[in-house]
Amino acid sequence: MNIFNHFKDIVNVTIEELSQAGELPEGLDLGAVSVEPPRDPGHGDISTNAAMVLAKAAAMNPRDIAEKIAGALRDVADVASVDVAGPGFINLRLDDSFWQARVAEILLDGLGYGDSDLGGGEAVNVEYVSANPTGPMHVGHVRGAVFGDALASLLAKAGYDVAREYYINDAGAQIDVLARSVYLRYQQALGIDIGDIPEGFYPGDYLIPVGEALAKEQGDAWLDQPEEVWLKPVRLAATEAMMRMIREDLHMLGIDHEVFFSESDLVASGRIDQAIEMLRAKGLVYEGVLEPPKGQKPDDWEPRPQTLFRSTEFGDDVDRPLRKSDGSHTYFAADIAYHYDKAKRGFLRQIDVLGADHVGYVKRLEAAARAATDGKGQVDVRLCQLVRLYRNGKPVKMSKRAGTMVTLKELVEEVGKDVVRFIMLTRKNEAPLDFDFTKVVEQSRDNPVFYVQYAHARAHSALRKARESFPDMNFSSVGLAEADMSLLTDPAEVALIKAMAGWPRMVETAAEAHEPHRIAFYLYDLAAEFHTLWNKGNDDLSLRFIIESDAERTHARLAMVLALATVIRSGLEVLGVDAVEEMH
RNA sequence: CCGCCCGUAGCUCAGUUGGAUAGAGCAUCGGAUUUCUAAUCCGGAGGUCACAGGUUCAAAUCCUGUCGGGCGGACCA
Repeated sequence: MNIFNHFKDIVNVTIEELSQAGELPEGLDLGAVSVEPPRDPGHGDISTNAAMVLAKAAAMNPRDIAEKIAGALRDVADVASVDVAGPGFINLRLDDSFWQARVAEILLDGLGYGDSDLGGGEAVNVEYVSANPTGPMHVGHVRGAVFGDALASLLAKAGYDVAREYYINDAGAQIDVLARSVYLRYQQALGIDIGDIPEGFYPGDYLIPVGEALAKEQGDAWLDQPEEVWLKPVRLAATEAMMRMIREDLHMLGIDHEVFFSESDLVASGRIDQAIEMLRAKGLVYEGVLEPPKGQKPDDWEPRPQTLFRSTEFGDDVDRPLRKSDGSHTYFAADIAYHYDKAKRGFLRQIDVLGADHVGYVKRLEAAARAATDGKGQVDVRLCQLVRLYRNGKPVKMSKRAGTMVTLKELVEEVGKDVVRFIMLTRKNEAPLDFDFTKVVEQSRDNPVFYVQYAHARAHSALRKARESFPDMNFSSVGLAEADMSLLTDPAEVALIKAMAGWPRMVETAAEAHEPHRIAFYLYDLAAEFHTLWNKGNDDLSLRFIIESDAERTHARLAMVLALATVIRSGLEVLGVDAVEEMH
């Protein structure tokens, strides 16, 4: 249960009742009323701005309105006290019993705690990674991959019907380059000395086995044959091999897309032409010549007649070419067809995760999505900034040309999937992120992955110890849910429960904002709350979770501890990080 | 020249879609260890939210402009 939504309903009903009773004007617009946690917990548990946003329409002093609403709220179940503060905030404090009841709720919901019906089962398509199938995944791809995957999980938890999709750019000129590079390796596999890999080819060793496989399969059939003979089949084989490799790489990170959508399929099936015709029918396509870009003019610029899409009608800066001067379609035309296809498959909500170097592409994508769906659909393009790698605080030098890129595989093998995933989500996506190989495996408070994992492990450590001390006690979630939670009265205990009870709201706000990093920060804060409580037991033995002389209290506290572990695990699950029960 | 993103404590960053006295971590200073629970915790100090206007009950948040940094800017993908 999102307790803030719950109390928002109560506040709204209260206001309507006051209207009916003539205490407030009728027909007030409650749209701007928010019910949220106050910034300062000292103000209470729940705060609403209702009086302030209604003051103008009601033609009343906000404090007067607040007093009326507050008076009515005092009679509501679970409300311990109501205060009016500042310019007209209404602050609610809830009974401890309300918070204590959350513990059982969490235990009975299990990992489903925090599930929301915010999305109402609406279909959302999240497209992410979509790296060109020309080589292994490297660090540059990882952030977007993790971000997209976590966002997809987050939206699923928030009640959307999520599809995870990968767009394979297998139709462009770079695939021809890939095929020729593989052909070299094919020749090499048949014993021909190819010398150094020439400029303009992909030099990576990862193509050697692809060439070898082709040699085994085809023998010398393609040797000394013109490109027309082998290019097409080699392209296909090479792309398939690259995609197998990429899927394996992604799998190491816990990422498994449901749909792999091929650009060349789009081309072959004529759907690009169909998409262009669709736009033409709406009067959004014309033949024309673009102005040169303002400011610095490219050296090779010349006026050219092109088939153009009126993306400026949808807020883009200039109209965009759909066909090159030779008549073939542009990458953008394929992308329109792709997003059109997604819409036809029922996805009016689409999310594209791209690298920050694609900023210039965002407006035209949004334009395309709206044009293709008559404004009903929307695409949210999320850009991920660079990741800067460090080791011992020193930058790791990488160069694509020199072949010194750190691959996804190396990254995961060195620090582990969980570390990579968590750290990638410790910054909002559009901010650059530093990733220090040394720091991220450190076992200290500076390292958020460890800090959160440790809280979870500590919780399980307490449970293990408790089982030894009380062998007859039922420590299952159902058994613990029956504990007498009214024994959880210490302020630090109640504070921890409040933090846990904030999880459902966190899911909803993070999902609405499309910002999975908020989950990582929430988990860090929640872990801190738990460590604080844990440590209080050092100073004050009566606050320890396990009290040998008091089975009832122990049972209740362990219920809280398991609830904490459950919320952390639930959060880590959204991030795709495993919760460990023991540190080593 | 144009577009987008960023600018918050010495450093790295949050900031609940416009709320109250702007928060963490690191670093620094001072404390807690006879460890069933210190890989942790408590406290102090640290701020012109880049700058200037505007919008309103209320602005780090929204609008305009300026400065600084990053990214991008036709038949590449």
